[in-house]
Amino acid sequence: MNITIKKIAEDLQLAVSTVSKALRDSHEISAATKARVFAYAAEIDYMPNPYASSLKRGRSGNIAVVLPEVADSFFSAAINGIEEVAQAQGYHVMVYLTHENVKTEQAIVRDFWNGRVDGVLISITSDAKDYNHLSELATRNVPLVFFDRICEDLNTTSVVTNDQECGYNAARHLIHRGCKKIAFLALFDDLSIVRKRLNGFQQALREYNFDLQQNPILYLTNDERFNKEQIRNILESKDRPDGIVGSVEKVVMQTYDVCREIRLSIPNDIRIIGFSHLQIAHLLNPSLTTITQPAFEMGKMAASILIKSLTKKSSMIRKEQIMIPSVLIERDSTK
Amino acid sequence: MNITIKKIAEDLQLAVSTVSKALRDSHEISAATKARVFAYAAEIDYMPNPYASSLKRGRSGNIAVVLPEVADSFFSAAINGIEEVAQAQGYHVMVYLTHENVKTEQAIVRDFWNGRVDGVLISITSDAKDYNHLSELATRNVPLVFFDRICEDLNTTSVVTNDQECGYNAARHLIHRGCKKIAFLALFDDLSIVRKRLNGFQQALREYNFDLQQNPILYLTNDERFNKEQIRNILESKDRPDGIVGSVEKVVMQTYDVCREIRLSIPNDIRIIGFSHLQIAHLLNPSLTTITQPAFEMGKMAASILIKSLTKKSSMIRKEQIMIPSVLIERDSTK
DNA sequence: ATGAAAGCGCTAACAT
DNA sequence: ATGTTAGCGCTTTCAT
Repeated sequence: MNITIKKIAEDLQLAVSTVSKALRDSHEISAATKARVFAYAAEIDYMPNPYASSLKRGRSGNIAVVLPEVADSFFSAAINGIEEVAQAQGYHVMVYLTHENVKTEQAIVRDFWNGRVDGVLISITSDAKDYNHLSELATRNVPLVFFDRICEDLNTTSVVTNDQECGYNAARHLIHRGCKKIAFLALFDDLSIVRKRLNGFQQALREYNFDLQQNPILYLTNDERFNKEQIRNILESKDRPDGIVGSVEKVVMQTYDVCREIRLSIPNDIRIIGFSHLQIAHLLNPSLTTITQPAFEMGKMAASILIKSLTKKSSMIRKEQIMIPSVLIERDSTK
Repeated sequence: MNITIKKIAEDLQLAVSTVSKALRDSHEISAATKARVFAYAAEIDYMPNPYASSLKRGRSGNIAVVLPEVADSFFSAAINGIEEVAQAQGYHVMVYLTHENVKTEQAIVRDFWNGRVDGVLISITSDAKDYNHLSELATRNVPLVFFDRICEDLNTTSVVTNDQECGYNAARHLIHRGCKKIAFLALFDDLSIVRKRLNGFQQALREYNFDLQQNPILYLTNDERFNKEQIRNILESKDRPDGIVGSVEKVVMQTYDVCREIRLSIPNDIRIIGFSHLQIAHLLNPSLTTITQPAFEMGKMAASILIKSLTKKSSMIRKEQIMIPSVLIERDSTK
């Protein structure tokens, strides 16, 4: 026979409800009985069946983390922060990767509509027009917290960094270093996070009287070959830029690769600054000037907010943006 | 009223069992009825309650991945592979981090004793003496597959790379490059994976008539400060080594840091080769010679084996080691 | 302080 | 081909 509450009840000559309450340390149960139950449960290695409990109580103790990818130091660090908070609070973390595919994201999120997880943390794939898979979560009482790649149209909390300001700072940093023509490497054309970084970038250009038309924006994708071709084209053009702002880690690394291939010297021929969480940015050749995002903290914050909402009766989360600032760290790539 | 099978049954004037069977596409149900059920279920966005199903069927559709950390390119890539297979097969991935803490690992794994997950993939924290938390899984019919950091005493499948051979190749590579004194940077003293790499390393030393006593082994930990101090001590000693084999990624990065701090030139003063899965090893300064592990493939393989076993009646897995070879990629750090 | 009983939503053995 | 029924293991009223 399986080790269930029922077995404990029989062996101890108690009712199942008594055992159940004792195990949850209910005040209705006498200290003596609790002690007997705990001792016996430990002795026979009783472990509650999580599915029976979830079914009955209507909550699973699981939270979902939906990410575009995991081969990015930002997302790895975010998982780390999320897992730390979850583990401390007794929650379980289910990880899903969308690989920047909206259809995949929709299928994954749809699966949360029916209580498979108590809440969802997401960094969206792309600001598609159709957020139904996400907005439906609220309808079904599954709270949602965005982090980093957020969707501003939904009424929930987002944990972000100061993207616009950092885009501004990145451009200004390059301008101060003497750059006359700066390219912005975007990822897709519809991520709010990238748009904000771009806005800040362009704001700085305007302030310094740069002609926006002369400072190209490259819309890159998830396809490394395509991206490198685009980057190469622009870097081999006659009037190539002398500065680059990379809006996400992977496009920065791709730029480094292209510079090697076509023998452009960083920072002599071209200066590069990138949004990244890479711990070894200082070990690159040349060391990379970064906008270093508080990935771990953002993960922790997002998970804390989500889990806090789960312990309340009404788990709905108010619309709010929590901002944790990034820091610009100057290194040799913009010297 | 919630959207359940019961509601569908009532609305369609059918029995719940008929609906249940129809939804699972049972051959017992007529095509016409199936069509009605499917159509109506889609119309009202019916989603099965996973907990009711899990409770009844005794399986959850979840697999656990237990890792020492996620800020390591090997483990990130492994998660990627695992998630890909899981998603394709309709399984859900729960991620747990032990942070190299055995107690944490035990607590996490104990929680799997009662069916929270259908199977477990693990890269163990440390070869502690006590494997009870793991061996008990088999007793309780929760299959387990090790990958990378395995435990050889248990009767199950492990997915590994050719660690011993790579340790050998790493040492030989340095010897061929002219190194006379080579230090091995171990992680802990009880990881089979590290022991094997060390064995291969020492085998090469013996073959080339090196005195093992003269080629130090550093047992490093999870504590970055401690590690750097150890590395620094040895690199500042009178008869410092002229070659380093780093057994895991983080100790290699720590060695790079120390070399900068004390202004040792790589590869002129010291050559470095490391086990790693870092995608940007070629962008480091200097580019890092690596034993590049097939992390993604190992994750995929481990997940495939686990999930395959879950679809059989007897889910026990036979003792076996699957070996996927790593490749040594020469770069400037050993030039 | 303890017990009896209903039921969460689904599945599957067993009718019909 | 469809229906009836008995649980899976737990929580939670509602007695006692």
